Amino acid sequence: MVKTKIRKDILSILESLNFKYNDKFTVEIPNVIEHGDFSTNVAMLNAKQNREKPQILAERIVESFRKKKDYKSAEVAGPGFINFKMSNNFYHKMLTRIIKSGEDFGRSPHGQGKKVLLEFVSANPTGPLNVVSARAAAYGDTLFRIMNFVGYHAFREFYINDAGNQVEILAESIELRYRELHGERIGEFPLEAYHGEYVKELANKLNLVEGPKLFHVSEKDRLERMMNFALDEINKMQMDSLERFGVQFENWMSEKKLRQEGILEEALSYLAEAKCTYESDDAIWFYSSRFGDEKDRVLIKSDGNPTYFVPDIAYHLTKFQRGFDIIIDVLGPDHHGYVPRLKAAIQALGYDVNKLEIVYLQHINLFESGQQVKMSKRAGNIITMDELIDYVGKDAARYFFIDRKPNAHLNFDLQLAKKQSSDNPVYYCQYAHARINSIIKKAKQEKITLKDFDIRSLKKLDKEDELRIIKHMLNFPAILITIAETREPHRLATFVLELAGMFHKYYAKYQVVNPAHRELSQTRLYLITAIMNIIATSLNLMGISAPKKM
RNA sequence: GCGCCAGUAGCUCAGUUGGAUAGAGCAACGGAUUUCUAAUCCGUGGGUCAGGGGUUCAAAUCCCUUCUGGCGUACCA
Repeated sequence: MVKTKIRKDILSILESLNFKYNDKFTVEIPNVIEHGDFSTNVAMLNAKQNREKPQILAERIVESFRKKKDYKSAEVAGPGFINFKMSNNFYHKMLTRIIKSGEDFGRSPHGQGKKVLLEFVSANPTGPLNVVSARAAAYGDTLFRIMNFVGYHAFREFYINDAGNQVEILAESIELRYRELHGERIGEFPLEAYHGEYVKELANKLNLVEGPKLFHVSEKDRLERMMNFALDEINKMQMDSLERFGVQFENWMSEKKLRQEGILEEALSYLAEAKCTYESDDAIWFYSSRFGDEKDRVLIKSDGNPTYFVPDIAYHLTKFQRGFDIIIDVLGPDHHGYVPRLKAAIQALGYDVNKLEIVYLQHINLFESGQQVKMSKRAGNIITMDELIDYVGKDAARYFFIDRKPNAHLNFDLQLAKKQSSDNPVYYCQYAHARINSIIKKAKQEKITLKDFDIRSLKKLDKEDELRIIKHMLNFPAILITIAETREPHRLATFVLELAGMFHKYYAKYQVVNPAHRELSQTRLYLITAIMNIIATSLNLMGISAPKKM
């Protein structure tokens, strides 16, 4: 926000001085306070083409800046940096903008309404959601919220793999449990079948509806009935878990439906038309190696069935047909081997592969008291998303999943997430919000409000601590844009934690409400109201509640 | 073997896409409550940014290479 202003000012000065320049220079916030509020390397990058030393060039630019009103100072430093300090008045002016925007501060049209498809979670419909899905849910949903906040038009989609091998195994697993219920001895439960308790519960539930009726229909009908029942129930179960986590989807895309609507055939025929398929060893292959994949891939197996790859191509075909500008797939790390062939298929279909972006979320390790919680599907001790929410709460879970950048492994400390103290960053942020509310309440009791506030009083906000907080808040809009562009919502967690920290320190050092100094009280109230709004907005964007009382 | 991701303080992680002297929190130690919420604050110590080379005014950041860890490399999904 401020950076763009400074940038504009620099450009207009370069024009008026008749300098040759390119606009590749940057405006930065130096990490040493002595270097001012902002700095630019413009003189260093453009010295050569003006045949001047960077310092000289910088000096000329600085002269023009000294006449400008929003700047307290402009100085040449080191090898040719220009360091700026903005005037207090300027910061006060910006603060009034934050207050005026309220919880809309940071909202922007930056994304220009570009249509974005965010596909995430897309867990197999064969059991309850686990913690990996929880990470994907928190990540995808937060990115969704932020992208929409900065002007994109984003959609959330969940792809249900409700066809193929695994759902057949699911049906068979149900059947075994169903038989068991009716007193049959099923012997050892097959290794590849689904072992979880939920399978028994589903069989039980089905039995309540159908009783022994299913023994009297054909095996095909029975399995189909069981499959549909299980898919329905599990889908509902997953939806409920996501709902509890504050995550909804605009669309649930079913693989079965894609198959019924003939999209698989459509995709295959396009590939054939493009002469990108061939037959060999009784199978039909895709020339993916022509598009950068390391080898060709089978589309139709020699037994006549499509590989899992085909519905995936078909699904992505629909993504492109629906006209999205940006298509984001959020995947687990075990999928990166298959992305080259998917991208190959998109190219073969004649679409712009650059519109497809893959975000890989790395694995999660759960820790309890310093010990890693071992999970294995075989042993059936997978921690589900519901258990996690029950254990640490929605807010903490979401925060911890968002807190780390997507392509890094995540160590989740269960004990810390549960802890209600300053060690726990979630509470630290929420507490700052609650504290401010409490101060506002106190102020009201003392008849101090912002109703009759005169912004000329803002000149009383002259403490370095106060100006630093305003500076930090002014970064907020740019950070949201960076998040949307880099697809890295963890930056918001870092930002809000810092802001909360600044507030807690401020609180300890200065008294906000003091009836003896009405004007000063109002002024500080004004400042912390801005802080509160931004914390609230940040927490909302992360799907975390912003309590008024704790 | 090949490919992808990661390696920053004892631990968990940031680092504004190449900027000036690399930052937080936790853990350790010492302090603060007649005060708007102590779920808070103040202070102290802690680094060969995995190693080496290169690119340039400038590298934790970009390129090459070695090492370590995770994952992938099916006519499975």
